[in-house]
This record gives sequence, C-alpha cells and structure tokens, in this order.
Amino acid sequence: MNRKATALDVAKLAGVSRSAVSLVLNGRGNGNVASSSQQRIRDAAAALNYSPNRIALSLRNQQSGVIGIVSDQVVTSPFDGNIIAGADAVARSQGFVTLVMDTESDITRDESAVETLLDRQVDALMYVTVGLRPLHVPQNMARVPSILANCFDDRPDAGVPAVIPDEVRGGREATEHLMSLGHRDIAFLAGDSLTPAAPRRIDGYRTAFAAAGLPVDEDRVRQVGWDTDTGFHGAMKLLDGVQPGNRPTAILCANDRLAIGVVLACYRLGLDVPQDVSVMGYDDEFRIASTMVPALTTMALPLREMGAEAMTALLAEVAASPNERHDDGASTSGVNAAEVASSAATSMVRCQLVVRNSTGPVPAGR
Amino acid sequence: MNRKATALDVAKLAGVSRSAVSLVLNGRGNGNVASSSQQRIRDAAAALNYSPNRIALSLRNQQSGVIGIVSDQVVTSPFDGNIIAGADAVARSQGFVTLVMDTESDITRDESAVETLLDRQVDALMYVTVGLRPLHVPQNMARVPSILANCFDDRPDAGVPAVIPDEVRGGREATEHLMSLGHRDIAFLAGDSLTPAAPRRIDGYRTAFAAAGLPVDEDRVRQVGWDTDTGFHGAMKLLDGVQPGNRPTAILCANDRLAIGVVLACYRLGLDVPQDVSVMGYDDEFRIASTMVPALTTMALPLREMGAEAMTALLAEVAASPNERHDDGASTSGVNAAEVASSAATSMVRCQLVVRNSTGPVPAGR
DNA sequence: TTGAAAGCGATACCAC
DNA sequence: GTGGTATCGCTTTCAA
Repeated sequence: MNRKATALDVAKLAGVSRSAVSLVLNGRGNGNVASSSQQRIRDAAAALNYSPNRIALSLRNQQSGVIGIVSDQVVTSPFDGNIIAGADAVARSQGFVTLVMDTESDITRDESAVETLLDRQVDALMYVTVGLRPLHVPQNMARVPSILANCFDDRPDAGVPAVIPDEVRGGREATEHLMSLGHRDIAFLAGDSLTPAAPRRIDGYRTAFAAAGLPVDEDRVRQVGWDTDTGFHGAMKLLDGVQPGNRPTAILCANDRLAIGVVLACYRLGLDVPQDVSVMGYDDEFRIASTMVPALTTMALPLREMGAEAMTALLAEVAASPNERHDDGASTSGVNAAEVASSAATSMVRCQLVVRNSTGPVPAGR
Repeated sequence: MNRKATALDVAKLAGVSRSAVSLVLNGRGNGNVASSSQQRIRDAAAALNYSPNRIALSLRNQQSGVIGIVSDQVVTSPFDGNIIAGADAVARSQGFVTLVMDTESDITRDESAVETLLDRQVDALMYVTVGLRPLHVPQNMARVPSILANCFDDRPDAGVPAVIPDEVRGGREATEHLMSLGHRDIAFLAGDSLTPAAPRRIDGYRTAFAAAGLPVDEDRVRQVGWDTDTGFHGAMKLLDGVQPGNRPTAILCANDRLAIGVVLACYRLGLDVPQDVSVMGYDDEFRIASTMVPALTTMALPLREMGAEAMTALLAEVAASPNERHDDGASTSGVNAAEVASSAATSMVRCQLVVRNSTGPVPAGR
C-alpha cells in the first residue's frame, strides 16, 4: 500500500529534471532530450512502474477525461445498463471514463447529481432513462456539452440533442412481420400511456394497417401494462371462451414480459404457440426472449447502439468545443454555440426485428 | 458554458483573501475571520453559486472521494446492478462517488481496469461479479483498501475480505419451506457447476433432507443450466408421461428463469401450479418473480444488502487507514496491516424467503 | 484578524 | 539540450 511513484521520483532515479521526464514520456523527447537520457528515463519509469496521476493531470489540463452520466435507474433494469454499457465502451475507447450517478427515479435528485458531477469537473454529461420519456433537463446541465439517451426534452428551445429508438417504425415493422405471415387479425397488448413508448408503437401498428389498406379493430388494441401478469390476463380476455374463428391469430406485445404472460395463458388454454396463436415480444430482453419456450420473436431495442451513438456525438462535441481554457475565445465560442444548436436534433435509432419461434403462419382458414 | 467560479472569485467579490474564503466555507471561520467578513464571504459564495473544485481538492488532500468498482458484467444483468446500487447508496451517503469499470467478463482486462482506477487515485476498490465465483484478485488491487462482493479469492493468503450470499443456508431454507408444506418428493433443478452457487444450494438441499431424516433421491437432483428453456425441458423429463404418484410434488429451481420454464411445462401438460405441482424459484429477480402467473415463491438474493455491507466495511477501512499522507507512518501502517489481515474474513449474507403463490400444500395422498 | 506562501503532481514555456 | 518556474484550485501553516 505504498505510495505510487511520481514524475519526480523518476527524474531523480534517472538523474534528470521533471520536465525531461514529462517530455520523453509524452513522446516529445526527440529533439529535446539526449537519447541517452531518454533511455535512462524510460528505464526508471519502468522500474518504478510509473504512470501519471490523472488527478494532477486533470487539474493541469482543465480536462478530467470523465463523462458524467445521470441515470434514473441503472439498478434494477437491464435496459439502462445496456445503454450505459454501449456509451461506456465508446468512452473507454477514446480514453475517457464514465461516472454514473443514479437518482433512483427521484427527480429531486436530478439537479444535485448534475451538481456533484460538475464539481468533479466532468467534461460532458449524458442523461439516460430506463424507459423512453420526455423530461426537463436540469438547468445546470447546460454548463458542459450534454446529450440525452432514451429521453428527450419536449420544450421547443431546450437545445439538448437526444438519441431515442424509432418506436413508430418498430411498431410498424413488428406488425408487418406478422402480416407477412398472413395474419390480419392482430391484437396489440400495449403497455400503458405513462411513457410515449406504447403510444408510438401503437402508431406504428396503425401505420402498418393503413399501408396494407386494412382497418384497425379498436377492440384489438389494449393498454394493459408492462408485466407478465397483465399480459396473462390480457390474453385471457382475448382468448378464453372465444370461438377459434373469433380469436386474434397473433398477439403483438409491447415487451417480452407481456409476451411471457401471453404464452402462459395460451398453454393454460391448451393453445399451441405459434400453431394456434403467434406471439411476439418487444425489447429482446437479454436471456429472456431468446430462451423462452418457444423462443420469442421480438423487436430488439437498440440499447447499446443508442448509448454508443450518444457517446460518440457527445465526445465529438467535447473535442470540438474550445477546450474551456480561457483562450479569450468569445468569438469562437459564438461559432460553436451555433454548431451545437444546429446539431441539437433528435436522432432516431432503428429497432431490429429478431425472428425466432413464437411466430408462424396464420392458421389455415383464417 | 462559462467557467465555474473559483475560491479566488469569491475572495475578490468579498474583498478578502482566498484563505479567508477557505476557512469560512469550511466552518473554521469563527475565531479566525471577522464576522462581517464571514457574512460577505457567504454572500459572495452564494451569489457566484460557488462550490469547490473536487479535482483540486483531491490533489490537495490526497483523497479523491472516489471508490473504484471493477465489475465483470454490470451491463446485461440486473444482479450486478443491484449490488452496485447498494454499494453506491452507502458511498453517496458518506460523500463518496463510485467509478465503475466493466470488464465485460474479459479477465485480461482486470489488471488494466484496476490500473486505470488507481491512476485516478481511487481511495479504495471493490470487485463485483454477476455470479458467485472464486477468482484471483488482480495484483495491483492490494495498493488500496479492497473488498470483494459476490466473489472470493480461494488462495489461502489472499487477504482480501469478501461478502457473499449464504447459499447453503438459502438452499436449505428453500427446501425447508417446501417441506413445511408437506412436500417430501422435491426435485431440484440446479443450474450447473460452473459457479459454486448451484453446488452450495444443493448442499443446503441435502442438509435439509438430512435434518428431516429423509434420504435424498439422487435422480431428483438435476443440473440442467440456468435458463427458461432448460427449465422447461428439465421439467418435461420429470413430469411428462409420468404417473401422478411418481411425480415430484414440488420442483425447486436454482433461479427464477428456470422456474418460468417449469411453470410453462406444467401448463403445457395441463398441470396446475401450485395445486398439482409446487414450483419455487431463487433470486427474486426484479419484475420477473413477483409478476409471474402464479407469482413465484422464491429465495431472494440479498444483492443490495451485499453491496451495502461491502461498501460499509470498505469505507470503514478507508477511514481507519493512515490517510496515505506521508506521515512517515511505517510503524502505524504495520499495525494497520495486522488489522486488515484479521478482518480479511468472508462475510455471509442471508438470503430471504419470499412466499408468493407458486407453492402450496402437497396434493392429497402424497 | 488577515494575507502571503508553500505544496499536491504534472506540463509547457523560456531562459540558459 | 537542459532544467527552472509558473500554473491549475484549494487548504493550511505562518508571519505580520
């Protein structure tokens, strides 16, 4: 537990000055330091297992190499986690580190989380949510480059870019997959309207029907919630005691857990999936969708991709922004602000259809 | 995006020196600074929305207030996430922040993750794994106080304390719950032996049988894997085409996803849960176990608790350790090393039985 | 009661 | 080619 070696230790051991050490170790030795000294410095550094103190570096460079992430719930959900994982991988590949503050869905902790991060001199901020949702970005977020992942600020002048999944398209393509199998009577168990995800997916569903020239039977669209039990009961209402000819031939679910409930209900009723009823999920939840019986056809949320894309955009902004050093850059920062504003668009990432075994051709005669 | 105010700005605005600002804002104003100045300083600080730069503070105090966490997979699993959440909550309550590095299960990244964290001057390190498992702690971890959560170092002289779930007891108490409902023919679908979790839970199962004076039917213990589909097929082998009198009356699963598979199999066979067969999970996976149909009786892994306990112990060590300042403390550090070694024990956290609706009394006549 | 100065570790400029 | 020195923001003596 002894202290780490500092540049001064290396300098002493090599018999040179700190500056020489700094130059050599940062690749600017040639032309500045005698090659004999260079070698001694390198040897000394290796011997002492030297690596620079990032804290000191941060102070000196006014650049911490830390990206702050505010999350409303890393904890319990694999969703957020995957977004953050995607973001972190990109950050790491560029020498940054991510510092996550979880507010555990307590909005009053938003500001203070950002404050804490800002005090620690993060170079940029990302706000990540578990479910797609609108929010008002904390005031103080504007002090550094920022981006939203899986959420968006619905105020017209918010000016913070966002990366979200293209839910409308996802809903449409999911529906189209079922239609391509011959299904026309497709029920949609659709979560609730507490987040925009379900409504948007429903929009996509309607779009698909419209494109196919088919009417939507409103009774087939039911916002039941997001969990297995609500999926179960929703499916029961749709299927139990209903004549085979009046059953929907496919049930599209707003997430995979609902789909599990639907499959449970089918089995309980002696119905085969997908022979009698096709069931489709959404999210492609890790270790859930792929190992179901039958394995779930689903629409994968591009979580890692969203995180990666958001971080890529964010780091580009960090690189572009006038390093915050007081290089009297009033003029340049004007230019930069314009750039930022223009790029403060919302980027939509496409969901990916994953075909497995829970969907099949429509039963004969339907 | 303008720069944050520094202590110097505050001093200027209040018409005093930096030192005065520091003293007052750290509560050592009385007796050192005139109360009129104190007020002016406080006003100035508030006006400028001043808060100290933690980077500068860290450098100055040789204490970063950051706890490094190395995780093998935060990402995909809600498990790790909960451990980290528990740890983070404790850390935050004591003014620390956690910096997580995910190795994505790539062991070769262990050392470098620790190195990165160490370069950033973390005050302590925690190593967290998704599944309970033995490991060799990275060499360089020893440079700061460290602890393991959900994993342990099986070398006798490792000397790093660990916090793990008491799996043997969990397995026993799960089995005892079923026995208390009258079950005697209890099958155990038990994951695999790639991690110590399944074997330990099986140990607990055997312990319960031994305590009840009952023999274990070895054919009832099957290590099938950890996923829904393996649970489904495992249950099928146990139940399909078997005379009711020869069926196990209860199936204990090594995790909740297996239990889902078992319930699916039961429904498919026209068996009711828990009327015909009791099914029990393990883990109490968030949003999975509680919303199943029927809601799963399960043995909850104490994830948050483990994280919290590990962090509490770790911070205690940080507080106790001679602040790493070069207070020529060769002697005291000797004492401290002894303390550490003595406390390098493994702490077992108890799993919690959660009774829901998937277990019930043994069918009449069995 | 106040302010000047040292130093935490590293870098970069600028005299030598 | 080389090493002294200012600087990043803050705390903490110490001298006035």
